[in-house]
Amino acid sequence: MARPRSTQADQAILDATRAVLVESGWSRLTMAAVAARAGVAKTTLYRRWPGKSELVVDAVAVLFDELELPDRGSLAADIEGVVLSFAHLLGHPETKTSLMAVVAESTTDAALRGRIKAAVVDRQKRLVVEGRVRAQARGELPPDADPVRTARSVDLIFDVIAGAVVHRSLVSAESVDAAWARRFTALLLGGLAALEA
Amino acid sequence: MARPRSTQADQAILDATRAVLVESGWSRLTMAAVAARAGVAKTTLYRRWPGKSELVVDAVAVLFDELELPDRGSLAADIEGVVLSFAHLLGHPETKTSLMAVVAESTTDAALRGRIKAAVVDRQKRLVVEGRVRAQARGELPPDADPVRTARSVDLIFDVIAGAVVHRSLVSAESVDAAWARRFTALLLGGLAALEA
Amino acid sequence: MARPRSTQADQAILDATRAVLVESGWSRLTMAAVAARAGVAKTTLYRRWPGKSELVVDAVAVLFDELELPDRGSLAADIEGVVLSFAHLLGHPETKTSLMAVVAESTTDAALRGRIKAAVVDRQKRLVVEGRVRAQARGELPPDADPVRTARSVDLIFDVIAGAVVHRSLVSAESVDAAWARRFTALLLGGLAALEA
Amino acid sequence: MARPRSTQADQAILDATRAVLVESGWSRLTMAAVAARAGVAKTTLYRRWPGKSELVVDAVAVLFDELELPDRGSLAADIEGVVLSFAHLLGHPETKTSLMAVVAESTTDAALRGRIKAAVVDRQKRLVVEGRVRAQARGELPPDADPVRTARSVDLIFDVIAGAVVHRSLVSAESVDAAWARRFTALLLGGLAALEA
DNA sequence: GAATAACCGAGACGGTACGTCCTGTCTTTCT
DNA sequence: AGAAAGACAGGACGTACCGTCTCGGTTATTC
Repeated sequence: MARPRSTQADQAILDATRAVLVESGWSRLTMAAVAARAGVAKTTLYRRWPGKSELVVDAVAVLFDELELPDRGSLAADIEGVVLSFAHLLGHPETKTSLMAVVAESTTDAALRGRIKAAVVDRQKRLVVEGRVRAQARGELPPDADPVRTARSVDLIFDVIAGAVVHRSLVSAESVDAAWARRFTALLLGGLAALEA
Repeated sequence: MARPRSTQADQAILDATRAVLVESGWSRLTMAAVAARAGVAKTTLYRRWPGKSELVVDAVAVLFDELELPDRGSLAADIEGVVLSFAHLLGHPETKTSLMAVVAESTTDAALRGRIKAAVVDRQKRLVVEGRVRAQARGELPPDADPVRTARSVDLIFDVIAGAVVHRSLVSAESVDAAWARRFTALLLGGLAALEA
Repeated sequence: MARPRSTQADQAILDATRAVLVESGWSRLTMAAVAARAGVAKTTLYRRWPGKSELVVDAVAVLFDELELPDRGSLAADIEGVVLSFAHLLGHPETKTSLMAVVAESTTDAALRGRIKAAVVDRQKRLVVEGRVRAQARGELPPDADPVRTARSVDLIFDVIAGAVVHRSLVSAESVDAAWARRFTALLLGGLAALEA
Repeated sequence: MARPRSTQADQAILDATRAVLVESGWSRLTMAAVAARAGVAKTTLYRRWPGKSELVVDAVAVLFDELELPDRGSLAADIEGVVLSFAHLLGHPETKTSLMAVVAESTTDAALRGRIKAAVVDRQKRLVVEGRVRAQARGELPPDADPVRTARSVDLIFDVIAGAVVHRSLVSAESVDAAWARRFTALLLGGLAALEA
């Protein structure tokens, strides 16, 4: 019966959030600035998102969708490729700062934790699944046996890849270059073989 | 000639920082609260640390020193042990919140990045080195050949272990239990074997 | 052709306005609250009144109609009576708050000023006129000579009575009791005598 | 032991308040605007005054100090003079709007009521006292007998004068000119005579 | 054993962002 | 066409911290 929420506004806000993020970074990103940029009142922001963190999660989540897994001919090449893509994505200030900031906030906010899991983690596991299927088609990995076991593997591999890349580039503060990607891939492939045995 | 800074104050401040962290978490930790708790003026804090992040890095760094690597008889057992110890440490709210918060800050602050590397990362690599030495003594791993190669391995392994644990518990928001530790260790051991080959 | 405006709604809105005024006072009275209380949309309010002040003037004006001037036997008793009645009316929070609030608004809004004059001031001058006629009948005051002179007197007396009561109770913040009413009446009667001379 | 509050800031704030009041009027006066104008942080305002109303009372109170009672030779002339001076003061938008606005607020705020009484009402009663003393010196009024009686008279006369002027100019919305002042004075003088009898 | 400088506690200061609230307009749907 | 519902732009509110500063008072060195 009442006026429905403007979907235009939703999009404008998310776009504005990313724009402000690039220009000012997480810490200088203000709800007021986002609102102004989107040509929207602050009220409208708060009607849709509880706060800065939730807004940024949703705004940033789509950036991870640009990650793709083109067929590079072998599982090793595919892994190296995704590692470098991910590292490149984490090189952008708005991505790395936002990601870490919201993860930090999520340590004291279960709802935010859930939102991150849904918008980022679960969505990007597709990459692991895709690589796995392709490797099975090539015969590099045995076909799935137990679906539970498979899900566990996917989770484990996802955490190992994403965790190692994030940790090296953001915590250890070292660059993720081709050489590191090769060594990491060697380790992971060895591990996968052991896991399947 | 002049009066030296009180070392008592330093300790009181670090203790107060940890206390406030436990009670209020990172986001509700204020310099004023730390000062009040320590019975110290805000000026005194700022005379010693540039800001909240640096103070917290120093206050939290020592918590990681409680991580130890008792000899559990095999490399596999040692890895599982340290994974679970680390996960347990990350279970404490003040540890996980502070760690992620300072890492988040460090993405836009090189000095802070260096401080984290020195106070946390480099200090805890001792665990990897120790485990490696012990495994070599047991004959589970070949002795060091090239020191450069060894350093690279230590870094890689450290990032893989720490990264996977942090990612699973804080980003993926899943518990790091004995079963996961076992699967992860299997993967890592397989990888190590491949790496040495 | 078109649907006529509901007169029921008008009454419900004015009633709701008074109810909210009593409960919340002028400053916490919101158009939304009045609308909700009246079971009416905000649009409907704005279709009938330009804003909060005008609505409140209309809602409150009728309260002053309860002032009456029963014949107490002498001019002095009549004046004391109306002073105390008026003071009693100003004792109600919704009356005093609303009256002063709309007067305050009217200092920067000529239309509102006119509305107050019409709805409250001119309407209540009847009390002065009535008391005057009665006193003339009793022989306490000489009959009207010049109608212009009479009108001026009525205006003057109205401002003196209303002004003194409002000022004492709302600005000086002292109670208007029987003793004060007696002293004020003595002063006014003396003044009236001088005026007629 | 700590840094004392800046008296410069106090003065700058009160000056800024009056300036903003003249330019924008009560309703468009914001704390932020006052702060900016005074070159002061909003915090500093709130450290000294609980809110807009209290600040404005203090800022406006001094304006009433410009009212004076030069000896015009007779009690009648003195009263006419002060009536016209007061009316002139109430002609300034910032004075009338502010006065009425804070009085309106004070109807639901006892602390504010007290502040107005102290800063405006009690301070300006000096005018009545002064006029009375002078009239007694001239022999127009009998000397004080009972101090309680005198205080009551002063209060009553103050409310009658101030009330009538305020009511005529702000509620009845008619101009207070020389002719009205003359008629009002005649009434008041007659009343005073009756009061003393 | 004074002199003297840097220390200390307290807390006021200029700023900035927050999230809430209310206003008056507008859109949508129902009657 | 009028009304209920409520989303919208705009803008002020009062609060909370930040990091700097100004105080008066207190040590330890140095002369």
